[in-house]
Amino acid sequence: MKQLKSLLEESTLKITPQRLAILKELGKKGHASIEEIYENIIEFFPSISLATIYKNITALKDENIISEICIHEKPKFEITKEPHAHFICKKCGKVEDVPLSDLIKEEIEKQYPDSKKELYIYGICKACKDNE
Amino acid sequence: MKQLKSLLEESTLKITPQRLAILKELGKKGHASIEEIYENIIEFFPSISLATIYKNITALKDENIISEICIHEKPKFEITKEPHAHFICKKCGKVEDVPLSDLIKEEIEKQYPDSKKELYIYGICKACKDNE
DNA sequence: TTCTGTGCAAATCTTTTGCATGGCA
DNA sequence: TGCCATGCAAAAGATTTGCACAGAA
Repeated sequence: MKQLKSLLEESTLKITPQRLAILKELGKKGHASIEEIYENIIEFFPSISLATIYKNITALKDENIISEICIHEKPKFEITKEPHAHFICKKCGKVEDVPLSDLIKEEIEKQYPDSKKELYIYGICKACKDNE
Repeated sequence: MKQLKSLLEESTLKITPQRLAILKELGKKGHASIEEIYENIIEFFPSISLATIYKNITALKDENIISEICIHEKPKFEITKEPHAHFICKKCGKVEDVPLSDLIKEEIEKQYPDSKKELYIYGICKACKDNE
């Protein structure tokens, strides 16, 4: 919680309860869509507006405090951290962070030097595979 | 053009000028969003409706004739082909197909066996880098 | 006190749906 | 001819904007 506050302190954005609530939600869930953020926050913060969530998501992205990740359904957001890959289950939509092997990192760095990369691996997660 | 027709023939979908136009557009552009498809088609097919594009994109996806690819802006679509990665320029939005090295394929197969994967590499393309 | 952030309501944009008509097989 | 596909208009959903007020620094 204290770290979340410092994310804002290091930016040009002011610290507000709404922003802390959004960051807290993302910290807890790992990845969440606008809708998920809103629905979870409104329970303990009933006066918050959807427009505020949208505005702040944009502001936090611009400051690189959060990142947008890309799944086939809704865009989701996460607190910006070390580059890593995402595994996204095509059935249940669950998102997991994937530690990339050094091999892959090198290989891709070789093909696309000097540029940031993001990797997404779409598949069926264990839980969904077992249910088939 | 003849191949596009056969894509439909092999499916349960009927052959219509609208569907052929959509496939032709995707074949020509490689990747295009709903909006791009609509704007390009309407020039030589003024009576086509946006709703028809939406309905057909859904139908073509369901038949696996086209695939949705995932970029941070709008979803784009392409004619389904061999598994490959996409390089997406974060500045200009250009999408390029990336032939994955066997090394990477093996590596990822090892980590996530028996599941389909899609890889996206976000970076800055050469043209944009030169303009910096 | 100043200026940014919030919340409401309205506007805008995107996507979906229902239905009558048209057109492929 | 029988159905599926189309196109229109309306509905539904998602996102953005303007503005007055509230609250952080």
